[in-house]
Amino acid sequence: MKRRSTPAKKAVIELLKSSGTALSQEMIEAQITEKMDRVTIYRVLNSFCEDGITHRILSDEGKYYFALCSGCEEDKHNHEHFHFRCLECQKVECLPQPVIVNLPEGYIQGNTTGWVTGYCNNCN
Amino acid sequence: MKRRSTPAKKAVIELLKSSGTALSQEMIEAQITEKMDRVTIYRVLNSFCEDGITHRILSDEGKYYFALCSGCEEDKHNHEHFHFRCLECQKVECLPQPVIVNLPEGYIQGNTTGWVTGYCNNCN
DNA sequence: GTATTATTGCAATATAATTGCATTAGTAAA
DNA sequence: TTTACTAATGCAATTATATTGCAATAATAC
Ligand SMILES: [Mn+2]
Ligand SMILES: [Mn+2]
Ligand SMILES: [Zn+2]
Ligand SMILES: [Zn+2]
Repeated sequence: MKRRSTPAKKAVIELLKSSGTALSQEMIEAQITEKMDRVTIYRVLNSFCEDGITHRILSDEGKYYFALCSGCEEDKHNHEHFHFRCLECQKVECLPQPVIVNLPEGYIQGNTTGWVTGYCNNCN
Repeated sequence: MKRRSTPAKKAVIELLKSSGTALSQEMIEAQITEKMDRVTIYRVLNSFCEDGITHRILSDEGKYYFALCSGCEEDKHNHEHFHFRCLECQKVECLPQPVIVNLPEGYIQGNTTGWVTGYCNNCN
């Protein structure tokens, strides 16, 4: 027995699915109806990341956002796309565009991350 | 009288110049000879950012790095380039390549940031 | 139903950075 | 040179996010 199905996990997954955006612990705590501790939210989210169900990105304001993986295969993940954060409604979302960069001669590339802030179509 | 010239400021600027890389408070504290408080380093660095002498970027490990501005004009700054962090020697540097991204229809673009980790030419 | 152990809640801790406040020390004016 | 003004500093305390320890709870296999 590895992972167990719990009300907390179901509620968090549902919220992520219905929002269609990336959410921080803070946002989840504010929006979720299921009663659960702050720490439980973090632990649930981190377990999802370990299981490859979500990915986690640190925003330029210093908070982690969690988004459902899409287009990731079991053992071949790809989260190297840009993330957008709306300065008005605070919405964070994964953008389809991959982050591509060219390193100087002799460098070996590991991971890449990219952020864009601005105003979404609703807040524009 | 606005800003004053102090030993702390001179020492930090010198270190940034001689290193040629972006440095965190922690790195500066470890390398600087001038005796100064941790908080002073943060305050000096933040004042440099306010004055447009340096720019500050939050890395994917959650620490701020400070780099001298180059190619910035008095009132026209541009720090939207990729930043590289070496997983071996911890060096962080500004890359010349600008971060370019296309937002969906109706979105307004604000700032962009980009990070790449990997191994530098020395650690490769 | 029972045993096993993953999950949870709550308090405590970790990590990075900022703030409050009294003291020190640049700088411009006298 | 001396004085007045206030920017800069040191140290302690605080803020902001996230993680860890541990006892209690509850999901799941048998
Ligand atoms: Mn994924
Ligand atoms: Mn600049
Ligand atoms: Zn918006
Ligand atoms: Zn290196």
